[in-house]
Amino acid sequence: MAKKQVTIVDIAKELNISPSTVSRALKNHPDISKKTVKLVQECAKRLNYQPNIMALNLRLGKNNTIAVIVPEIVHYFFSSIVKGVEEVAFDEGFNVMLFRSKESYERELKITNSLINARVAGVLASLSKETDKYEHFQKILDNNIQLVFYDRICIGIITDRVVVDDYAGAMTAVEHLIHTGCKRIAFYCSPTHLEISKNRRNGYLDALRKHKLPVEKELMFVCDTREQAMELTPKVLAMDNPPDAFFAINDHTATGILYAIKQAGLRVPEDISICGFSGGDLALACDPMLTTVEQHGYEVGKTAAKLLIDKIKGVTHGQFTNRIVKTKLMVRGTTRKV
Amino acid sequence: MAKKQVTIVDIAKELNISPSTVSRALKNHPDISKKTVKLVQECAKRLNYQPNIMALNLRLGKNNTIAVIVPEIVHYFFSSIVKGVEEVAFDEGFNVMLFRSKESYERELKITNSLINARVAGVLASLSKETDKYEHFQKILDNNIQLVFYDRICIGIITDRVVVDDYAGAMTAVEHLIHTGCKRIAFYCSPTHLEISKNRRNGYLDALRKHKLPVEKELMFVCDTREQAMELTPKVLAMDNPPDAFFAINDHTATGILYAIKQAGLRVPEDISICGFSGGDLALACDPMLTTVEQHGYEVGKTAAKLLIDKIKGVTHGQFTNRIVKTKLMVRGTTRKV
DNA sequence: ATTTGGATCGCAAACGTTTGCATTTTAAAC
DNA sequence: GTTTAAAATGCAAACGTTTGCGATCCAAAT
Repeated sequence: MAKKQVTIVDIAKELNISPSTVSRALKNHPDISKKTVKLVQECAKRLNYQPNIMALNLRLGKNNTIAVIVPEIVHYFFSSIVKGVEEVAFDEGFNVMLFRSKESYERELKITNSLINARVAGVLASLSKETDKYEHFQKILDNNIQLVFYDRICIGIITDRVVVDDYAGAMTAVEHLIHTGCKRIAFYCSPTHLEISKNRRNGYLDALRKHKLPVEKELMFVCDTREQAMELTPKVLAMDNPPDAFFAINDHTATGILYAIKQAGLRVPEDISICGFSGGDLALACDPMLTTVEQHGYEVGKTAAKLLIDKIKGVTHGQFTNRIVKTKLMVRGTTRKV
Repeated sequence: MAKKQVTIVDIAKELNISPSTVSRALKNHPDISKKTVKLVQECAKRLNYQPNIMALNLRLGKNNTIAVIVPEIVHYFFSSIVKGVEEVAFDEGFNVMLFRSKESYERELKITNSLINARVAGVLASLSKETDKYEHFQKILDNNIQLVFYDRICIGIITDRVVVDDYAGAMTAVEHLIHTGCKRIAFYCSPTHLEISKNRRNGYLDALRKHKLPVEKELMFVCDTREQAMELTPKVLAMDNPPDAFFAINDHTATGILYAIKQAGLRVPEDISICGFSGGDLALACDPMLTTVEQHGYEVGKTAAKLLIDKIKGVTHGQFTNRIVKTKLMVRGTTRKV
């Protein structure tokens, strides 16, 4: 039933030559005469020879697969990143394995362990929200596996990183709100132990300071899902001195805000402006369409993969590179014209 | 620099026993005395031994990775599927490799070739839109690699399949429109050579027939993106006898329709109803929220992966199984109350 | 006729496992 | 003290490659 894979020695027998000659002929080694090369390659084609990658990997001690660990798969930003990774990996002849940490430290631990004994060539990682210990990533490095962090980077480990320009993105967004006349800008944000949260928060704060607006603690909230936003926003609107704009840490949250504002009978953007962060189709489905900071996950994925593959190939960029991919403010209907 | 991986023979030397004993001790073979087992396992832990999967795979002629080919990565339905696949694969100890066909036959060909020489244990595939030849998939089967199709299945190849209940989903959706008073229901659809397109179309047609509504060719359009819908819909609304409802083959298209209808100054759902297909966050961001047929991609992915892994493990389900995962109509704001 | 010296090719080891079989050790039975 | 069976271990081949080195061959140069 199970037809055996045809191997190099099958070809050798067929042609009455040695396996070494076949091996060399297959890769056009100069030692082999054009005649045998031709013979071997024809025979290989005829028998439908496919090199056994496992044997090859074992022999060479190499591996052509890279792993990407992603907190969530069904997520515009992260799936864009994976797309970018797959794209360059494919072109470079690498296979990509996908793992989902589910925002869980435990799971992340299991994944990294399985990666090191799968002997992958490299791994691209973004921390889970839970993660606050980093030995498992150090262990990856210790096992001579290349590692680069993207987005949710790990400052404890020295290795390459690629991040999105959260600070500048947030700053630009808030400045846009200010330029279009907003004075009291609320900020909905994730827990601040995450780097990205911290950076966006700083962008928000610095934009306010730069334009001499007061920063008010009561306008900053921990709120990063649509559901939370739908619950929180009515209360915020009922404040004595409610905000005239909302800046949300992601688009899902922004859609929740938008919904709540409409429910309250207020107009967007005439009464209140909204700006999101993240990008994706969601923003276009809103009415009015959502002004948001586009993150270019695809670019993040591509540059991270390039960095990793370069390291695997031994191309050195200096010991420790840190790439930042720019964000872009997409001005649409939830903010006023200037 | 590069500290060598510790192997089974390292342990053997350390303990002055043979590699075979170490190998057996590590897996608690009954032939080995509890004393040596304990010794070996302690030593393994101490030296941080990690089995070399490549060597193991080569020896056993097996492989614990499965591949999933997906037409697009940044896509709610497909990423949900991938999530499901990763979930069960992880639990079963399999790694998943991800490939994106980009809806291109050429790319699909390259992918399948690289898969067969990577000797993966199995592959999950959904056809690209371009694909109309199937030898490359037959080739996978010929190389003793397990194969199961999901969603965009291939009827030319006999193997397991898991699909979404397109026919029933479409039928239910259209019946819902009819029950809420719609008489002239337009259908926006992908090119009909795709199975899913064909099935949804049949569901649409049969619902009309069942309720004695005329089927009118001029109400059926090839249109499956937001952009196309934004361009086409105004023309459709300008017809002599315009439709009072739209059924779209996916939610992106539905959002385009919604946009165009609002632009035309008509009300949804009072004047015109809309129903989409696909699910995801998009539907909730719309105003009003989009009534749509939820596809449960996560379930599709899970059952497909289970099927595949069972086949890999040699569990036989009968020769050729065909799973259908049910859809669910999510009634929201773009259709009227009954 | 002998020596060179490329040009071709084959031998065998190596990568890290697993496993059938042979071998040694142990301990019990005589 | 010998035999015997069972328990514990080791030998070596195998999985499919690659590659350093040595072997062979043939033509040209001496």
